[in-house]
Amino acid sequence: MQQELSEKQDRMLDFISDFLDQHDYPPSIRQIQEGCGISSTSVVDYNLRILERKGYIRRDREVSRAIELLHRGSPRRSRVVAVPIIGTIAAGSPIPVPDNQTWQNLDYGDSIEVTPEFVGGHRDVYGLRVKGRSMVDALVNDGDIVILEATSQAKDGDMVAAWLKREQEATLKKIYRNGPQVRLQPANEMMEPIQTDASNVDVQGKVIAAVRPPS
Amino acid sequence: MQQELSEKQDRMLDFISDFLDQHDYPPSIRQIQEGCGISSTSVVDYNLRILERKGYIRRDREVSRAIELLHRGSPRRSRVVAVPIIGTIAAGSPIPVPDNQTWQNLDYGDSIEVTPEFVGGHRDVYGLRVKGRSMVDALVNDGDIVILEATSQAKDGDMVAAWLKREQEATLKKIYRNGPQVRLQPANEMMEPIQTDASNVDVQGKVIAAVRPPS
DNA sequence: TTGACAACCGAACATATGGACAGTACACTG
DNA sequence: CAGTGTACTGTCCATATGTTCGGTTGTCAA
Repeated sequence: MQQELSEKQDRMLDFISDFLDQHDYPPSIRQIQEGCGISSTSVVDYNLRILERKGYIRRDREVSRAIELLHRGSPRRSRVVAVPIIGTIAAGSPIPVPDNQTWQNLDYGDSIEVTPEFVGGHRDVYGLRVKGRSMVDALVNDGDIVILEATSQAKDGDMVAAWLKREQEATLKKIYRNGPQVRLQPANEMMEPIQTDASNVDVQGKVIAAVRPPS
Repeated sequence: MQQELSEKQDRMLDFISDFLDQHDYPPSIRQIQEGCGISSTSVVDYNLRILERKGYIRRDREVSRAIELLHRGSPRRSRVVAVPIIGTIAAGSPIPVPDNQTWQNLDYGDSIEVTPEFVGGHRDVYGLRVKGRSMVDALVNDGDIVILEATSQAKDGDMVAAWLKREQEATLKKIYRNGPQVRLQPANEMMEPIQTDASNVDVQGKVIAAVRPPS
């Protein structure tokens, strides 16, 4: 199959793509006609058939505006979830904890969009900016964003964001329970694990992903 | 504004949302009618007006299927980029390197969708599954996915995927250059840094993000 | 030159689709 | 009880929109 597209077909594809960005529904044939400076709807239909044959779009016949953009290179549209970035995690300051209030306002704040695969089925997912390098290592560094699932249920070995009440300290560590004791194991094994009692530890969330914003 | 929605309105919102997932265009009024078991199109119109008044949707009058879903909690639609997962990174096996061939076939393989913020302006972004735990630590563990930008240009301190030719070893480390020498610094400082000459190191990519698929 | 063919034009056609209208049912109020 | 408002029903209509069809233009090869 020749991948070649005429200039007109390319323009149509671009127009549909742009239209889909601006509205949330596909354009009608006549809108494509106008938008691409084409003289007749039948020409639009003609080229749309070609685009369909070549696998660039899918059309539901008999249905208005039923043009679906297929691969189009690699970017395409699908559902995304806006994960609110509700604050900063730093060694000296408490970890912001999301509450009902937070989920209300998430439209206005900072957020990072991820695909549903990231959050799985989980509800309460939020992001934190990492401040300073005292706390974590490897992929998590100053300026990175970690994505957490808000839960106090963590399995042994999970990486969690924990707040140490007595020490007034936030940290990202792997958690292991020893009866009434909790061991917080740094990924960086040069640092000593923290042994403390369960009542001193508030697990604020489980780490799902870490993102280094492109520089 | 009262946020209350009748059961029917809630069902309609759900239906529109689901429809938008399955197709790439909004449903017609009659499809909403059928899908929600409503007896008349005018009832759909009636409730659609209410939903519009309450700010849940936007409609372009006189235009077919011109229903736009507004906030709807947090999920909404936007552009995503499919990052192909082109293989596995493990201590003993070479790091798969993307070539032109790879970018061609990326539709068929495994992929993970991320938002454009992830990849920045960069072109050659790909994912690798992490196999084994010998290589990396902290957020990167067996089963995780790292997202890389394909480049051999790395700044000091960048975390890179490197292939050590002599050792036949793949590794994720921070890179520092010392004239002709290269130091590969594990995030896990208990492990010794690797000192080797630049000619022995193939930098395959720079780490942008790490994802722990939800369990 | 002729025929085949892709691309295009303009108009007419068929129907998919949104919206209006005249009623009905029911709950609530004075 | 009359009066009011919300939610709904079924039907009809105007138009938004996809599709078809006869004809034109330009290119290329036999």
